[in-house]
Parts: sequence; structure tokens; C-alpha cells
Amino acid sequence: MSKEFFSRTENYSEWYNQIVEKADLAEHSAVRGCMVIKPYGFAIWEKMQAALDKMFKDTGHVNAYFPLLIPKSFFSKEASHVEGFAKECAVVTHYRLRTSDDGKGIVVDESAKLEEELIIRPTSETIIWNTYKGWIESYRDLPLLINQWANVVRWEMRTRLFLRTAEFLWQEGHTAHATAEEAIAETEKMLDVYADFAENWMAVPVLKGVKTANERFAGAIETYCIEALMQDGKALQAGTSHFLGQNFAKAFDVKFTNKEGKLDHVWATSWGVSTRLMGALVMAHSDDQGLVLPPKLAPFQVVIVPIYKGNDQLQTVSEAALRIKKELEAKGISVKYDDRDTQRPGWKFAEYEFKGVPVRIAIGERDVQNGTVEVARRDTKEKESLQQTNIGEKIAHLLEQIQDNLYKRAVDRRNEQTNHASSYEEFKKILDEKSGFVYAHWDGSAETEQKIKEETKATIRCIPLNNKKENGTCIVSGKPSSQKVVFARAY
RNA sequence: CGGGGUGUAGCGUAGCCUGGUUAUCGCGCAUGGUUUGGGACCAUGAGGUCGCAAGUUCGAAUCUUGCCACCCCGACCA
Repeated sequence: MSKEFFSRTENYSEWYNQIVEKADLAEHSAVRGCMVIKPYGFAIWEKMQAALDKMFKDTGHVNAYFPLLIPKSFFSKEASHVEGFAKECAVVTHYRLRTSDDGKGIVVDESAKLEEELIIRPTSETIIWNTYKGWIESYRDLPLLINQWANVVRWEMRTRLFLRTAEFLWQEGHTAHATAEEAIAETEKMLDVYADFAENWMAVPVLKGVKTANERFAGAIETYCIEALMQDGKALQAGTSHFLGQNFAKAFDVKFTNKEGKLDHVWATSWGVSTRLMGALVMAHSDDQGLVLPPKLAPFQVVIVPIYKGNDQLQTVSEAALRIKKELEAKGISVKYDDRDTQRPGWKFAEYEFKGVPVRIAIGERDVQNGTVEVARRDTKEKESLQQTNIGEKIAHLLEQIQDNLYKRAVDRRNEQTNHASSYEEFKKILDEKSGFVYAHWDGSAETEQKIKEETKATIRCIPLNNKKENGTCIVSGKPSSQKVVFARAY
């Protein structure tokens, strides 16, 4: 079907770019490092948002909105936080433009310099904790469970559509609690929400774990994460949930009176997932024929393509097609009926295949006569002719099967790409030959972690939760270790 | 910021070395017709500051210099 299309094995990163662009998900904008999310791509993001938003609300959270611009001084209040973000902040210094002296262009009006510069948020902890100070006085005000859907800017040097862009969309949850235990429970609960979403909606299996000190969020006591494995064997951090301790409460002086009448600093968490999930979704399931979408996140789950010669046939075929569409919609299935006369059926088949529509139904004069439809599933590319009787149920069942199959396929792939290394030599060999997740003993030191990163480009993705304890020795230093950690090269 | 590369129609490109006057081809687009069960075909047509600026020259897409943008590799990416 495709002309000059890179396969996954030929050039994985080119393959990814092509899918994103040709499936109409996003494109580069006129602004360096910033993308335009196109309607079809944004529809997928909206599905993600809707599912996540419901999960957040079901766990007691509410949405709010905080400013895009943050006073510079806020960033100096939490030392490690500023250190983590300083290098990638966009700064607003002026508030007015004027016509240049030669009259030909527009220049910054130097007389309109801000007294204090404003930072375009790279994340919102600072402005939110500054606000929380005014909201929290007593344990009765806690917990505070707030989420925000927003855009953030991080001035990345090298960007890739969805995976790393200078501006991206995300949600950030910021909660405040009376005790450390409660905050830790919240952090873990939200990690579970993310894992649930990744596995049951995106059909992407993830590893739950905690980050090493090196990889921890700037300002966090503990960073929990979900890590996914892409088809090329590279890991992708798909979501993080941070236990912030009392760091931000202390930095922004947020205290409350507890039940015993004593003053204490509030305990905090923050957690987020971004449009990067779109990248994970694309890379997890797609093949050399284009995008493959899990039914639960597809903008439309079924496309119906009529096949006809002339207007008379179109009428009878359309009647049948629209009847089927209604029947499917009654089962809660989203359907697009494409009766455009400007494109031929073969063109439409290829188009929807590339866009990853889970199920395609073709119906022509022949089917109208026989009471059948041709049903093609995107994941396996199998086609079969089905009786129209109970078509709603049949397709609903098929969509469930596709969702399950995608997940199983992804799990199998991840298992194949997960290995254990007992020596540094073996470790390097696995990384170079098989890639993927590598379990290995590590002595727990930042030096060893750094050395491995420099020599192999692999980082510790996480220390898995519920990890099996086993005594061993670090593959690099030979020092004792009580458990294996997970390494991988990452996006 | 270092190393390498590329800028010609919406996209992909030929021409550049060796300067010569209507800038090539394909896709796409428009119109008409025939088509329509896996990316149709024929005919006609529209579409260009050759990245920008200066220079050399009778003459520049082509040579020179400067600038700009983008891509790849690295540094960077809680």
C-alpha cells in the first residue's frame, strides 16, 4: 500500500514520525519545538482526558486552574526544585511591543520591562503551594485533592513530536494532607490509577516502581513511576507520582493546626501524565501499515465504507449501512459512515487502516442481497463476512477482543524484551543485542548508577514495587545487593 | 554550544561541478469524462520571491561572502 514508508526495522524513529504525521495526529509548527496537535490526534487526547478525568473524580479529586505565569522569586523558595528546572525555563521580561524606529517592524518596548520577571510554568508546584497557604489552616481543611489540566513549557534542546516537545499538555494533581502516611497512600493510589489507565485503556503494560535518587523529581522525597517498553526496546516513562514530604509546605510556609492543636507543615503529593502518552500509544501498537489504536481510545471505533456503482446502488447500500450504524450506536459503539463520493473504496480502506480505526465494515450491493457485511479488524488485518443479524453484539464483542489482543500482544513483546543480567559483560551484551528491560543487581550508589549510564546509556528505570528480594552482588562494583533493579535505554 | 548536512510549487525532487534567457519530473490540487469489493484512468489546467541579502558577471537556481531556518550526531532532558 505505502510508497516510501519506513518500516520499524529499517528506521524506527522515522517510522514513528511518519505515523504521527501521516495518521494526522500532529505536525511541527512554526515555533521551534512546539507542535500542532491535529483534530484526529486531539480526539485521541480528549478520550484519554475523559477517562483519566473520571478516574480522578472517582477517587475524590476536583479540577481547578492556576496561572500560566509564575513570579521568578517563587522558584528560589525550594532549592532542589529550582535546580531541576532552571535550565529549561522560558521567561517573560516585558509586557509591551512597539513599532520600531525605522517603522518597518515590531520591537520590544524597553520601557515596559517587568519589575519581576515571570516564568512560564514548567510545572505548577510553586504557584499552587503559594495559593494553598491561604486555603489551609486546620486539619479540617485537609485533605485538599486538586487536579489541573494545563499546558507547560520546558525549553528542551531536542524535541520529538509528543515524546518531548517544548510545550505540552498534561494534567498535574497537587494534594495536601495532614500526615505523611496519608500523602504516601495518595501517591501510591494515583500511581495505581495511572497503571490502570495505561493497561486497561491504552492496552500498554507498565512496570510500577520508584525512581532512584538521581532520577527523582526536583523537590520530591520519593518519585513513583510507571515505565512502559516500546517496540524498539527503549523504555518510556509514562507517568509519575511524587511524594513531596513537607518540602513545599516548608518552602511556602503552609502550616495547619492538627487535632492535638499543634502547628505542623502540610504533607504533599503531585502526579502527572502528559501528551507523551500519545507517543507511547503510537509506539506500543502500531505496525508497518500505520497506526493501530485500542478501541477504547479510538476517535471512532468502526468505519463503514459503502461500495456501490451509481446513485441507485448508493441508496440501497446507504439504507443498510445507516441501519447498521444505528444498531452499533445503540450498543455504545462510535461509528463513522464514510459515504464520500470523492474517494474510492480502496483509497478509504488504506486511509482508515493507516489511521488505526479498529474495525472496518464494508457493505455493497452483494451484501445487501445476502444480508451480510465484510468486517475487517485492524490489529490482525483479518477479514470475514458476517451475517447482519445481531451485528451490534458481534461488533461489540469484536472490539473487546481487539482491546484484549492488543494488550496481550504488548505484554508478550515486553516479556520477550525483558532479561536478567548476572555480570556487567552480560548486561552490556543484552543492551546491545536485545535491548529492552534488564534486571540486574546494583549496589545502591549514585556513582555506580552514573558509571553505567555513561558507559552504556542505560539508566535505572525503576526499583519495581513488590520486587522480589534476592541477595546478590552489584554487576559493576561487586558489593552486596538485596534486590535487582530495572535498567533500560530510555526515551 | 561543538561536529555534519540540507534549503527549488502544498509534498518529494532534477538542474548546480562546467553560469546562457519558457526551471525538470512525480505526487497532490482544479475542471470534464469514464470508473468504484484494497490507494483508478484519460484529457485539460492552475500553481515558483530557486531560504534571505550583498557581491562577481553582458547574464546567477548555478560562482563568492555574510546571514537565517531546519534536520542528524553529541552536550542537555527532575
